[in-house]
Amino acid sequence: MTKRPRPNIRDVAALAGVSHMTVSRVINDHPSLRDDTRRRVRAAMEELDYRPNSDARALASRRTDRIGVIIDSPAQVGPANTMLGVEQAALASGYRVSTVTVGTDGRTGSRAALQHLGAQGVDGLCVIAPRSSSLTMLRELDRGIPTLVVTPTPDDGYHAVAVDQSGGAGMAMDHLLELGHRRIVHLAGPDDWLDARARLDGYRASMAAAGAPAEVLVGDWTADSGYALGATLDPGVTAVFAANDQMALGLVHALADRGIDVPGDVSVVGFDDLADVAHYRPPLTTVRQDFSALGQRAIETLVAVMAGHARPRIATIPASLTVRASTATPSR
Amino acid sequence: MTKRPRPNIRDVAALAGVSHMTVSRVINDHPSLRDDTRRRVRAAMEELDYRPNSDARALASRRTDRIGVIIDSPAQVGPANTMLGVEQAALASGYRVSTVTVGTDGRTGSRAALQHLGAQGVDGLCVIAPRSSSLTMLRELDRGIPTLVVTPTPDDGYHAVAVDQSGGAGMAMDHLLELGHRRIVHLAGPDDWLDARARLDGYRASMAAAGAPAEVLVGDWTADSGYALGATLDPGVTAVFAANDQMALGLVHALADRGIDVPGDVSVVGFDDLADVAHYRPPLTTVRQDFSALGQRAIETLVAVMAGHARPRIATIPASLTVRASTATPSR
DNA sequence: CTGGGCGATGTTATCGGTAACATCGACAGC
DNA sequence: GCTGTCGATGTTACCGATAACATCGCCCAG
Repeated sequence: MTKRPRPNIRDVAALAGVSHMTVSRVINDHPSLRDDTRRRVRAAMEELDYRPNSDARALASRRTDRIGVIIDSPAQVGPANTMLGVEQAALASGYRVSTVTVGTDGRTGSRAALQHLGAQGVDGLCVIAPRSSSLTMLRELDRGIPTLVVTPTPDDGYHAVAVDQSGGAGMAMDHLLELGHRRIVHLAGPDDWLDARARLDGYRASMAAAGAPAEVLVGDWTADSGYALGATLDPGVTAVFAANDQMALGLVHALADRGIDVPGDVSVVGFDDLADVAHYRPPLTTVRQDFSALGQRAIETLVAVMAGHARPRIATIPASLTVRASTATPSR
Repeated sequence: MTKRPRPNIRDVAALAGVSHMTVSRVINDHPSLRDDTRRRVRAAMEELDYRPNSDARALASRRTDRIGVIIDSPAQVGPANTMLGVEQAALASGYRVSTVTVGTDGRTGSRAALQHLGAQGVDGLCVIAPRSSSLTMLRELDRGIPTLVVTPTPDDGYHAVAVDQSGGAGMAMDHLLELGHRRIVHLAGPDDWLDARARLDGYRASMAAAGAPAEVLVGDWTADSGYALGATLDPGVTAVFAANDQMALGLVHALADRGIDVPGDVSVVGFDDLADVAHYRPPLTTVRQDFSALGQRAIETLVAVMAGHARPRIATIPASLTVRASTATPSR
C-alpha cells in the first residue's frame, strides 16, 4: 500500500458526494442533518480511515480540548499523586492533557513550554503548586486563560482545590491527644512547602488548644532527614507527628537504632498514607489523602470555570486518619 | 486595559514595518536576516507581547513539537517513574508532552485520546508498555508515526528501550549465590508484566547456572501480596529474591511476624531501589533502576527516529546492585 | 396565492502561521 | 559593462478545519 497523505475533510466530502461543510457538521453532531446523509458521510469517513486534524480544528474554532497541567516538583509523592489524579480525571472528562514539569531539583523548567501553555494550545490550566515559589511562577503565567490551582494556600484571584491539610493534621493531633500524649513534637516539612505550613498550622492550633507548648523540627520530606532528626530527638518526647510518611519512616528507623520502641516509648503518626506503610515496622498510623478525589474535583472545577460558571473559588477535600500500630498510650 | 485579541504575526509585521514573512523568519531563526531588522521585529514582538500560535504553526508546518506519551498502569512505581523520566527528558529536548494514561485499574482508558495521539497532534509517540496487554494496544495504534516503546520485551518493528531487567536479576542472584545461598526463592510479579517475566528469566538462568532448582512464588507487586506469600514461606529457604521492593517489604513484615530474622535466618533482595528502602527494617539490598537515564535514552532514541535516523532499534540501560543490610551469609 | 420561517445543505471567508516562488539591489567574474 | 549569484525581503497560495451567511425547497398562515 502506498503511503498516501492523510485524507482531509474534502476528500471525505468528495467521496460522500456532499460539501466539506456537511462533513464538518457530521463531525460536530450538528442536529439538522438528514439521517441518510449522516450515514453516507460516516461510511466515507470509515472507508478513508479519516481522522479530523485537531490542529486545524483548534485554529479555526479556538478550542483545543486540551488542558495544560503544570506541576512543580513532580518527583515528590504528593505532587506526583496529584498529577496522576488530575490526568486521569481530565481524560475521563474528554480532555487531552499537556504536561509541563518544573522545579525538578531546583531547575526552573522549560520557560518556553510554560509560555506555550500559558499562551495558547490549551483551553484551561491546572497548576499543581506545592511550594510558595510555585505561586510566584503562577503570576508569570498568562492571565485570561481559565486557571485552577491545586494548593492549600490559594492566592487571591485563582480558583483553588486542595486536601484539607490542617484538618488532617488536626485529626492526627486529636488522636495523639486522646491517647494521652502531651509532649508531641512536630516533624515539619520544608518551610517553603505550603502543605508543610498548613500541617504545621494544624499542629500548632491543636497544641495551643490543648495548652501544650509546640515543639517543631524541620526536615526536607526525605526519610534521611527523618532519620537525622530522630537521632537527636529529646528522650522526654512521647509522640511525634511527622508531616509525611517518609520522614516518619526515617524517624522510626533512628529511634530503633537508639533502642527506643515505637509505639512503646514513642508514638508516631505520619501523613499521606503511602501504599506500603501498613507493612512498615511497626505499621504506621497516618493521615490519608485521597488524590484521585482531589484530581476529580480539580478538573470538575476547572471545567466549570472554562464553561463560564465562575462560582466555586475554593474547594477542599477532607483528609482521614488511618490508625495502625505506631501509636499507643504513653508509658510515661 | 481592554481585553484585546491576541496579536498575530501580521500585527507584529505592521508595527515593525516589515512583511509578516519576515516576522516568521525571525521566529524561526532564519539565517539571512539583517541584524537590525531582526532587532526591530524582536522589539515589536516584545511590545505587543506576541506569542506564536502553535496550532497554526502545526497546521502549516506539519510539525507539532509535541511528543505523545502513552502510559499503561501509571499508578505502579516503575511506570510512574519511567513517565517522570520521559517527560523530563522530552521537555529538556524542547518537546512538549501530551500524556494519556491507560489501564488504570483495568479500564482501557480513553480510546478517543489514543486515537488522537495516534492520528495527529504529535510528532512522535513514546509508549510505556509494562504489560503484555500494553503491546496489544500498541498494535491498534496508527503506524506511520515514529514510535518508541519502553519495554523489556520489544515487539518486532518497534524501537525499544528498557532497563536491563534480567541483567539486574542476575546481579541480585550473583550476590546471593556468592554469599553461599542455594535455596533461593523468587517472589515474582504478575505473569502478564513483562518486567516480571524478564526478572524471572534472569532468576531462572542464574539458578540453572548454579545447578539449583528454581522455586517461584507469584505476587501482584503489592506489599500485601508479599506479606501473604511470606506468611507461608517454607522455613528451609535461606534467601528470597523479590521482584520489587514493595513485595520484599511485605515479605519481611510477614517473616518478622513469624519470628524469622532478616538477614539472620533469611536474606532478602528487592528490585527498584525505592527512595525509602534504606530506612526499612532492615535496610533493603536491592537492584537499582535509573529511570531518569531511561527516560533520557528513550527520548534520545525517539528524537533520532523522528529525524529519520532509524538505526537504534533496541537500547538497554544497565541496572546496578545496592547492597544494604537485608542480606548475609546463610546461617544454616 | 403569496410571503415568512425553517430544515438541509452549499459557498466563501477566515483562523495564524509556513512554503515556494518572486523581486530587487549589490557585488563578483569575464 | 553585462550577467549570474546571493542576500534580504515581499507576495501569494495553502494547511484543514469552522463560522457566517446564502440558497433552495417545502409547508403553513393570512
